[in-house]
Amino acid sequence: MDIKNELSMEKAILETAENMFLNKGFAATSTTQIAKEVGCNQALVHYYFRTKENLFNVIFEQKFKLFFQNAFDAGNLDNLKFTDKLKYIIETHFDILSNNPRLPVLIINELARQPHQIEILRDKLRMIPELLFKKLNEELRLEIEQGRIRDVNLMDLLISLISLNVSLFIFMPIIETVLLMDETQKEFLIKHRRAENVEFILKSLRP
Amino acid sequence: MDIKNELSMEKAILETAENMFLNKGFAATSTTQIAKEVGCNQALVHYYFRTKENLFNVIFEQKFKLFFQNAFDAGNLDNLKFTDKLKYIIETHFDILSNNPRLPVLIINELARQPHQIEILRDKLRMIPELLFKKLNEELRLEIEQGRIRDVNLMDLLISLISLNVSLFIFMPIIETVLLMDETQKEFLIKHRRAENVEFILKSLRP
DNA sequence: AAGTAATTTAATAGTGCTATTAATTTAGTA
DNA sequence: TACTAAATTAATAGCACTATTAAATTACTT
Repeated sequence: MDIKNELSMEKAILETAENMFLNKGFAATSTTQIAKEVGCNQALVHYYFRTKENLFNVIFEQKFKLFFQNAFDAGNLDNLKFTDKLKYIIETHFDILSNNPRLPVLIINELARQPHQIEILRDKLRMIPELLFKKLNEELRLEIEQGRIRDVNLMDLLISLISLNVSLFIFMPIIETVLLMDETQKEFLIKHRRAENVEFILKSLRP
Repeated sequence: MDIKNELSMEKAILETAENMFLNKGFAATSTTQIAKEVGCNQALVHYYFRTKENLFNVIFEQKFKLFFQNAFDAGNLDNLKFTDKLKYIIETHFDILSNNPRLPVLIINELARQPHQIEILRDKLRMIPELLFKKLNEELRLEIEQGRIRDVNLMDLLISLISLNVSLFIFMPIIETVLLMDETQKEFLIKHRRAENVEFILKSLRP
């Protein structure tokens, strides 16, 4: 609490709430618990954020934006050849997930709880990937024409890419328990899968 | 309710509860809501299942067993060559998921809520896949030795397989909203990804 | 048809949660 | 130092939920 008091209460509440929402989801987290964890009065949570719903949305939107902005930022890769660019995208996407391992589950659950949020999200999402998508697709078609890559849809490629990357973090709690892994082994697996996903995808794309 | 009354109340409660737990998770589902949906008194839910926790566990264990028994039953495939066997496993696994599309999210959430359940699960799981794993691994090593498949771990192959299959159903609610898909398009995508996952994996395994 | 067990309901105790209000404390300013 | 705004707390209204109990109803058996 001393540590927390050095920061502003508002931020402390935000951070604690973020952790609790990520770990236990919206329904299983109460403002009472958040306050207890922070070490402040429960009314204070409502003083700053008015409602639990609102507190959640502040966190959700912020995390969500951060996540998608970074995860699908292809950067300045114009000088790279297609497979290297793809490798970069896979690895960057993987690393973002690695820094936000619980976020996918939160997103999945929140969108199940409030389906209309998906539509809001859709509009926000449209801009970012459409540009990347168009450009990547042209390059992919060219690679295919020139026989350097087998015939494949970009959409399918992206679904596979995201699937491979995201699943590891979704299933990590299960994997580490079932296989009785310690921290070192966990880190090793993550590092290993990062490379494996790249290899798996690139090998699959060979003509 | 008339329809429900023809069955036993107990089963009606079980089925309704199953749907609600699958759709909204444990915390966001109440025995009051279940009873309202079934059309019976709320106390009846507790009469048959004593506690909400217990009701959930009954459903969870039943679903879980059913799921894993089927999903990793390689059947009598001894006469098939490795890639055909693999194809069969991918497709069977996919089909089980297709019939239980919401189950993965339920499992992920439940295991986050009660981490010790993973350990219980681990012991139950051990038997089923270990046999399959050993056998498959031998065959895979043989294929690699004989140059028909590139060098790859069975564990990595299985993680990729499960990732590709499961993710589609986890993300389906998002995909269909973002891409504005109707029922027909949804079915098409599922059918398409079923084949695509097989192709993606098999192409990747080429030496 | 009477008696017994199983099923179902009504009522409610007890708990924890969200949100609000008014009072109190703290910090900042003139 | 006195005044004002911001931050924090205490108290509580009001609600929904879980679980239990006792009463009522239905089904079953002899």
